[in-house]
Amino acid sequence: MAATDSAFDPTQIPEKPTLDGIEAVWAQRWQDDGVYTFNRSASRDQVYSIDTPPPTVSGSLHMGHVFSYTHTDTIARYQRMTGKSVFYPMGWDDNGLPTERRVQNFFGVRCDPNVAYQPGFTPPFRGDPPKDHQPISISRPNFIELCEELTHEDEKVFEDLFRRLGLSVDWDYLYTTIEDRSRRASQRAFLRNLARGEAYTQEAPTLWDVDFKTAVAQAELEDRERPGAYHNIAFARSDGQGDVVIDTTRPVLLAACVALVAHPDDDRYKPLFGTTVRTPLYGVEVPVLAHPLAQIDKGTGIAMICTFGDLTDVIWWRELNLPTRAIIGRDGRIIATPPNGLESASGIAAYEQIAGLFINQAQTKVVEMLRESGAMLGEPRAIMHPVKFFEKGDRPLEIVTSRQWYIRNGGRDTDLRGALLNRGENLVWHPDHMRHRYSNWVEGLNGDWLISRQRYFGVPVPVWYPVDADGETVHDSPIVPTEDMLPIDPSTDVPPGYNADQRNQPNGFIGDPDVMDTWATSSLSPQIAGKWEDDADLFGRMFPMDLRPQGHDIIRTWLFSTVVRSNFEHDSLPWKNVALSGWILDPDRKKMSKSKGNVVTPIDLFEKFGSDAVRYWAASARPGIDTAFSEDQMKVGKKLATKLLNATKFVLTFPQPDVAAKPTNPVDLAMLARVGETIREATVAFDQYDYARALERTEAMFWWFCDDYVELVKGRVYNSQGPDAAGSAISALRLALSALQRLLAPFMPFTTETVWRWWQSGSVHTATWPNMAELGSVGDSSILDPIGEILSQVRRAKTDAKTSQKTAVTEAAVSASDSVLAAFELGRGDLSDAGSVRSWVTAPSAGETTVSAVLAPPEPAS
RNA sequence: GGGCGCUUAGCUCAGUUGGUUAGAGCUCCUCGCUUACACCGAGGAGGUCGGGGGUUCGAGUCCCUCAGCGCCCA
Repeated sequence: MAATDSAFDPTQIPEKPTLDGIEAVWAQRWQDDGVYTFNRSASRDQVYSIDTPPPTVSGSLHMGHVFSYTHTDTIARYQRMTGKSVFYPMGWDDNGLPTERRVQNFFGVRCDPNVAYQPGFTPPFRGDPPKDHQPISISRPNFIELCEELTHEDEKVFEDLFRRLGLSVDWDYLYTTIEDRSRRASQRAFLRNLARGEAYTQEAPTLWDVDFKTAVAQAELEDRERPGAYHNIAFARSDGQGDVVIDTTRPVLLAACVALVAHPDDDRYKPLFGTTVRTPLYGVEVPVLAHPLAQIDKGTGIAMICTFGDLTDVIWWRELNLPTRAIIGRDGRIIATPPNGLESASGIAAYEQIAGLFINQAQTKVVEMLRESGAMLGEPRAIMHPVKFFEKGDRPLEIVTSRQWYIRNGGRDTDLRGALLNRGENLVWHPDHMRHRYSNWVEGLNGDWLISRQRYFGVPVPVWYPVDADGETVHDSPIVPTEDMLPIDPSTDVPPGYNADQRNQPNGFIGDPDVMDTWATSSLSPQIAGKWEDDADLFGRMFPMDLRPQGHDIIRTWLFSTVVRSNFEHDSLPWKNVALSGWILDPDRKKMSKSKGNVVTPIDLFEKFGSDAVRYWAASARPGIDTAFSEDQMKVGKKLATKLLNATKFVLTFPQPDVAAKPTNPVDLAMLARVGETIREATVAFDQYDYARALERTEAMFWWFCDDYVELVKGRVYNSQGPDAAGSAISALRLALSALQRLLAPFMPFTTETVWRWWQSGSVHTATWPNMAELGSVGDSSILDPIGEILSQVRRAKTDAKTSQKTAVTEAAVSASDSVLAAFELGRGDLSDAGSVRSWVTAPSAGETTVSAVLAPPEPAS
């Protein structure tokens, strides 16, 4: 064993057992002994594999992590004890925006794919660049190197915390999402999608974040209620027969108007269909059209179609074959030059008023001009309405036209959608009702998965494009690397058949500037963790995986995208089971959040209560249920751990009398029957992924064992009824204790390991999960309740008399049914000991069991 | 607007196919230092199971409906 803990001898039962400091001791010992090492010679049916969620390393670990990772760990430990070789890797997600920001701020650098790679680059700062520092542009490979340097420190902290929590991870299979192997897997999967036609590039209107200056995917959207206002705006009919009044919340887009639209059944506007009107201010002639998506009861019932105000505009634009008049640029400003079709001198003059302004400045200006022109009727009417935001963004999304990469996900293809829905049906969901979230999402998809991002840090889209003789990029025929070249960075690597000096030259090549969405990489976590093509033998032993544990908030992203990738690449589900964990709530039932300053750090709680107590709190929560943070529950957990320590110490005080000694006393056999029942219940619960139920059943059994059974037989093990009677109890106690320690091992790995090593060899965590057969033949547990009831009544008599429980009873009269009296006779000796009863009188009775006890006078104080 | 979940003791929650007087822990009260444990033990108090209706010999459990809370999606 490690030399670090000479004061700690696990084979000796201390005089005063303690839980202090056991986490560090056992974490080290487990690592040294390889207790959680995955046995990669095991065949697939002997393996239990877990697709662990890789936490984002740019943040810090909080109680939500402790909560959900504990749930998974209890399952992993159970499976290991049933004899499975458990593949339980850990990953760090250092891909994506949060890491990008941290690297920028820490080193004072900025990623720029146009910059050449600099070997041995030294960043200007390592922490706290001055406020006025202008970031230095560096290449993407350099940026990735800095990322790996920065996250390494955080990863150590994360690993220490997870070890201290007692996660039975095999750390030899650690991965990060930005490392070479992950980038290789991500690019390989993409190229295969491309080769099979599952990935494609397209120029199309796309939701765009003007701050991040990137396209975002449907899965990253959220609606937020925002104040807005309806404006009534009059369009003059081209035939001079008056005005058409529309309602809009975005008059700023008037210059982008390409048509008006009303519902085909709307009698008010039927006569106008096919005619034209002129936009106010700009004087552009636009048609009045019919489309069923126009809402009769919204505003005036007729709307302007702009390119593009919202997703409905995109549908109208596509289905009605309308021209494009984009006015919003990727920087969130009005484009400098007026759109096509805006040609009149007065229109151009009006446009110049807003060109270059930010959107909300332009909106103010347009409203002002409309007022002056008289085209705006009445005052704006304030409303609250849902507006689409990037989930990490601060300003409403705009829609701009850009070239992007997509992976098919059923959003535009009924057959594929059906296949993916079917995959969801075939997954086993824990809890089951979470499956609806999946089908809801897939059924609501309205487009393919946009995977390209106009960011600089991440896994690059691994393609180049030819540049033709005129210097134009040929997007239709991307140049792809061979798989043995991966990972590549098209901003620094040169495609096959070209020279470096042909970059960005006519008849040369150009690298795709974009990176892939972080989900495009994390959707491959089973392939990355299992080393896929890099170690096909390993991959074959763990895929498809047994379990994906994750939060229910990322069903639409991580879960769904993983199913999509696996469906294409392996024509299978990526896992058999998915377990969704709930949220941690404040004691006042609000979701815990940093901003409210109510986050408790895990390490403080580990120190205060011990890791096992914190795990107990986590494991007490039903799968998938949002749970209040509760230090009270941790106190209970600590109490349980302490009890296990002391109960074990007590039982081991009495050596096994004889190797062949077996329980013979009916009370002992009845207790073992209960233990057997608990083993059965806990096993069934674990097989159903209900760790909380397994804990609850085990815990109830353990407290009954301590408070009732041990108290009942304590006199007998002290030899009050002779060595044979004592031997029965002692062997029963040891059988039960062995089973109970193992039943608790998934929940309290540190405490159970401590007490197990006092008397057993090897780790409890590689011991065999208890089974009924090991208990031998057991008795009839129905005698226990009557015996317990009689003891309880004796105790109550003493409590009522406000006297010590050790007060002797000179005579106890039991009046009960024949069956209760029969049970009483079996437990009579033990009851005499436990209740200090000197003599018993029994009387058959048809009614309830009653015991009347005559107490001896209290002993005079000596 | 559609979907899903929740509502049981002061608090946090169990209650699996409908089956006697609805359970646990915490909290509270009373008592007890009894040689495994005072980081303990014994005992007690506390509930019209969200409202209403129905099925049934029997409903916390099944059905309908209403209300409140929460989440997902549009």
